[in-house]
Amino acid sequence: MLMQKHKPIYLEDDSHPQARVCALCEVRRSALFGALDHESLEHIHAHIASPALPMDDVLYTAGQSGDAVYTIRAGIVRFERVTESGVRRIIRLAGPGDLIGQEALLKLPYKDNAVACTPVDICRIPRAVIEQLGETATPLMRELMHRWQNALNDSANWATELTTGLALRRMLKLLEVLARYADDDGRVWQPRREELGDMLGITLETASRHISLLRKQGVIELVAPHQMVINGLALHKTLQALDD
Amino acid sequence: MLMQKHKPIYLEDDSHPQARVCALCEVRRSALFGALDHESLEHIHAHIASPALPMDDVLYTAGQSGDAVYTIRAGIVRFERVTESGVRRIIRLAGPGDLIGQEALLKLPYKDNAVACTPVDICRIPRAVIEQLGETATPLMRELMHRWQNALNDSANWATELTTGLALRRMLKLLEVLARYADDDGRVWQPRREELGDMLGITLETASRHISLLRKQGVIELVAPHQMVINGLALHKTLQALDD
DNA sequence: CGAGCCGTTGAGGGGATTCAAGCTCAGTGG
DNA sequence: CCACTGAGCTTGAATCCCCTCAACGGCTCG
Repeated sequence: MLMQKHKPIYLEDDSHPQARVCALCEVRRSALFGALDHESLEHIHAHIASPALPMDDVLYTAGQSGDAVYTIRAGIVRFERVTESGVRRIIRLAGPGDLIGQEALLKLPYKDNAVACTPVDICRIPRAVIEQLGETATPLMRELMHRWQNALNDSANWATELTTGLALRRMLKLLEVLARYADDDGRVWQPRREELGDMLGITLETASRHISLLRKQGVIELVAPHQMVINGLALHKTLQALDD
Repeated sequence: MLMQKHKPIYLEDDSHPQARVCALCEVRRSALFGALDHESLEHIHAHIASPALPMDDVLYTAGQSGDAVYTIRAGIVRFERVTESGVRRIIRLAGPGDLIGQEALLKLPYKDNAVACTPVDICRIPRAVIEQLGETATPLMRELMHRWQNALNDSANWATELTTGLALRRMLKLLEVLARYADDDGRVWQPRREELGDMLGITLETASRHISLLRKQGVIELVAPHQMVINGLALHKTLQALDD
C-alpha cells in the first residue's frame, strides 16, 4: 500500500528475525529505533518480544510497576482511568506507531490501564534495553522527560475528574486542584465565572449557580476580587456526600 | 516560611544574580537545572530572563513557533485550546515548578495558548541554552521526547474535542478519530456502546441512540461485529451542519 | 432451550442550557 | 459630584438534552 523509498540500514541484512518485524513499524512512521546503527539493533532485537494480543487483553494496569514500554505495530489500544467516584473513563486511544507506557522509562508505575480495543500486535521493550544502549540520558534529559510525563499525567487527571459527572462534582474537584496552589495565607485564585465554565465544560451561569451554592454552604469564601478561601473539610464532606 | 535544609551547590557562590532567582524554584521542587554543576549554571543564567507578568498576560499562543521553554516560579498558568467549532476550552493548569512549552525543545510550534491566571513569575529558557549545554540529546532520546510530546498532544486534543458540547457532536468527532485507524478496506473498529459512552462521557443509551441515528443517515454502516465503515463525506456534512 | 450479554427503544424526570433581567462596581467624562 | 457606561456576577423562567429506569429482541454459548 505505502511505497517505501529508503530501506532502513538494518533491513539490508535481516540476520535477526526481529529486525524484519520492526521494519513493519517503519512503514507507518519513523520507528523508535530508526536512528540506531545496525550493531545496536542486532543487540536489542534479541531482547524484544513482539506478541499478538486478542481484543480486550490488558497490556498493563494502573499502579503496576512498569519495567517495559510498548510500541504498537497494529491495532488500537485504549487508556482507561477510574474516577475517584468509581466511574470508568476512557481517556485516549493509541494506534500503530505510538509508544505507550513511557512511565516505565522513568521507573514509575503505570498511570492508566492499557487495554487492546482490537486484536493488537505490539513490541515489548524492557527498560533495561534502552538503558543498555549506552545512550543513557544525561541528568538534564532525565529531568526533562520527567516534566513531560508530569504534564501528560496532569492532562489525563484533568480529563478524568473534571470533564464528566454532575457539574457540582466537577466544581468541587476543581476546587481541590486550585487549593493545591494556595498561598501562605490559604488564599486561592478565584477564576471568573466564564473561566470556571470553560474549565469544566459548563456555562458560566451554571458555574455561577454552583459557586453561590457553595458559598452559602461555607465551602468557599470570596475574600477579594479573584481571591477566595477554601474550607477543605467542608469540601471533602460535600464530595463524599455526592459519591454514594 | 519554608525552611531550606540543603543549600544547592550553585547557591554558595551567587556571583550571578540569576542564580539566586533559580534558588526560589528549588524550594518547591527539584529545579530543572538542579542536576547541573556550578560552571554550567553560571553559563546559562546569563541567558535566562525571569520576567513577572500581570494577570491575563499571554505567554504564547497556539501555532506560534516556539523557541523557548518556561519554568513557572510563582502563579498559575492555564492552557487553552479552541474547538473547531470555536469554543474555548481550558485544558489544564500549571503552577510553580512546572515546565511549560516543551514543544519548543523539539522545534515545534506551541500547541496551546498559555495565559497567566494570576500575576506570574517565570523563567524564559531559550532552546539554544539547553542545546549549548553539550548535553544534547542522542537521536534515541530525541525520538523518545517526540513520542512523549505526541502523547501529550493527543491527550489535549481528546480533552478539547471529545468532552464538551452536544453528544452528537462528540460522537462525530470520535468517528473522525477512529477513521484514522481504518484498515485497507476502510473498516474501522466499532466500539461497544458502553465504551463509546466512557469515551465521550455519556451513557451507553445515549451513545446507542446517536449511533442508530447516524446509521439511518448513512454516516456509518455496521458491517460486522465490532467493525463499521464510515462515510467521511456525510460525516463532515453533518458536523458542518452542527457548527453554525 | 434457557441464561446472559449486548444493543435498541420508550417514557419520565432532572440537570444544564438558553434567554433575559437586574445587580454591583470601577472607570469615564460631563 | 454624579450620571453614564460596560464588564462581571446573580437569579429567574422556560426549554432542551441527557440520564434513569425499564422492557424487549437478537445473538452466542453452555
